[in-house]
Amino acid sequence: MKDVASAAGVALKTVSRVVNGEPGVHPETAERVRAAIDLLGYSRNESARVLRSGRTATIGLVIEDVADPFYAGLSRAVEDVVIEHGCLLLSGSSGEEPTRERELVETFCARRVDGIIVVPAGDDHTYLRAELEAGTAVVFADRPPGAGIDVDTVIVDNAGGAARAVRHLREHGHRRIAFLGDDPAIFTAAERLRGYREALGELYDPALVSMRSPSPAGVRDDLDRLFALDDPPTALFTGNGRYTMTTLRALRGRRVPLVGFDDFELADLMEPGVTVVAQDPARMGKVAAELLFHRLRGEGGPAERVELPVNLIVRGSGELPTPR
Amino acid sequence: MKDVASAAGVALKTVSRVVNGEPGVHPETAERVRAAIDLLGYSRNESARVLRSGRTATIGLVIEDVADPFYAGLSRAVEDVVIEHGCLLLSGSSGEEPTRERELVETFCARRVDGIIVVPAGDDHTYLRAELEAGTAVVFADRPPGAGIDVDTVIVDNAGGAARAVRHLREHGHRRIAFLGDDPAIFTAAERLRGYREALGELYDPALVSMRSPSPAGVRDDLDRLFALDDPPTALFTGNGRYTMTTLRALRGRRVPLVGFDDFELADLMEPGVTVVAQDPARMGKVAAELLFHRLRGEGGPAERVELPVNLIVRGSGELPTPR
DNA sequence: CACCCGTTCGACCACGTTGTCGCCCCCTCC
DNA sequence: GGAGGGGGCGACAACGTGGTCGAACGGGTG
Repeated sequence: MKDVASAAGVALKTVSRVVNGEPGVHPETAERVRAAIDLLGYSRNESARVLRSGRTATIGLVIEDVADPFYAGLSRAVEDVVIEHGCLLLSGSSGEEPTRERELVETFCARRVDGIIVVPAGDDHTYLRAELEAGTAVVFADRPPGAGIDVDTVIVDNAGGAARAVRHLREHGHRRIAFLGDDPAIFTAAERLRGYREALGELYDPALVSMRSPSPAGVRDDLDRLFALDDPPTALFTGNGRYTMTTLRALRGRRVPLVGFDDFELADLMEPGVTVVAQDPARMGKVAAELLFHRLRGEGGPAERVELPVNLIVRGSGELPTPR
Repeated sequence: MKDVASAAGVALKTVSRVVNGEPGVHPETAERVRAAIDLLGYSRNESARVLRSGRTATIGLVIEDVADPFYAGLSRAVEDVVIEHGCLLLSGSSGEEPTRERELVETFCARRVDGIIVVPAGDDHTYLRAELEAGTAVVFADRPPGAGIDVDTVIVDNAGGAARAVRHLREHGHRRIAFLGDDPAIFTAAERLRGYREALGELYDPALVSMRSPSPAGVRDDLDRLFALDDPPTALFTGNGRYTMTTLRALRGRRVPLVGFDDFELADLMEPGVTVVAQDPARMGKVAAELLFHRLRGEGGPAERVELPVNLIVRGSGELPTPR
């Protein structure tokens, strides 16, 4: 900028005014400055601007894994809203590790991002307190913050969705419905278990529940155990998209009635089509980002908790006749 | 930092030394400074650090769409390498629009990122020249830069992969093989067309080629046209993952021999399993990021062009008996 | 002619950090 | 005891912006 100023024969501040479109510059002078800018290929140093103004025009996003289609969809929606507001997005994957989540959030804060959207991996977020007091806007997505932290949160109706899936299977005559899901330490898994249990009522049997991270071998073992029971399940409810796919792979060939939580690409092309309780990751990302910018505008009072609906999509796998 | 200094009763510079782990500070003093840091919840302002040092420890990534599994995988791999080097990742989706690509790159440059990885949407990258001269490291991934720009590039063997797919189908007796692919304005699409054509030799028939963006309706129309020919194709080669899925959907039910470019989740669970020429997006991301950091360390001479191999995965769809 | 007002522009400082340089003190060695 | 050296620390400048304030100038008004 200094070079531009001397090239145009004006003061530093005048260049600054032209660059920022501030009034009070003679059109002719402004033109000369713009010519110098083009000539020198000058582009404003945003770091200095940030240092001076305090606003970074940057949003941080912490998710579990960009490579997971669910988070990729969420990510894209967040990105669109962020760009629309003239900001950029710093993103990082926690890999479901609380330590990594915290490191990412703290690194983002050190860079003075204006706001952060977090899909939390851990359940202790007291480390955020200082940042919140410092004025950083924070929105939690997919899972709520741990105790003692009160910020805007966007989740889906996990329990309701699971209950919907179970009711659908019950309506098709099933009374023995197994649940294969993630570790209940994860909020969404626990909520889905709750919905499953409530919808089953007196039919609930802990022997039909299997919760752990979805490794192919683990799921295979679980299915073997379930089908070896004296009173085996006649239908399966899988707790998330990854679980559904792993289960389908482990079932290879066997046509077992199944409803999955989360929609996924090609669910319609499977044979039979996979009936799912779908959530909309893009919608979640959009809502979370908009909530964040709402806060950044300084609007709104107490922390909001938005619960998005889920949607049962019937495709065939949940309506198969009971085996045997 | 000023507050920390006065709280600890030392000079600003001493705090800076402690924060950066520089030598020449008495352990006792350092301890007092660390105590003050904890007490005040101080965290270094990275913007000021950047302004002073010039290094942002930030890498920019421009892809086509994070929500596309291919780019999501690439993204994650880039992210891992970037974090490993103590940097953060700014990412943006171009949506296959050259203007957007350029805007993103220029915004990244204004923020003085240390390096950029670009999956280009356009074919004119002369706008990069100034940045390259200014010392910003740039690596192109998936597609090479346009004329006149010479930077490190990571691509896959598109033509070879397409040829491999065609040869596989020819080995199964096909002589009429249709190609459904993206607009040949896209480098990868053009290369795959080239490989397809070369592997077909005298069997090549332009009537069997259909290239445009993969809308469900468009693909359906194309298939109708192809199968209505006097001498219709007996097998299909689809030019990318999205195209393969759209085609499978349009074919619903019909068992047509098919090989697709790009692997995708659940390809193995389709009926029949989908034979594909697979590339490894994570590998591409990793290689591109490592190439970038290699440059940032100031190593290496002329621009490198890395071509990654592809891999035929036989699953059944490419080996179906010829219809009729 | 004196005065005022608005437009246009520049000098200067602050933002929070790091690099440079120099000071002070203590220890060692002759 | 004085010289020399090194460890520990601080003062100051500088990075590239944006905000504040005031100067210079031209033109209109009483």
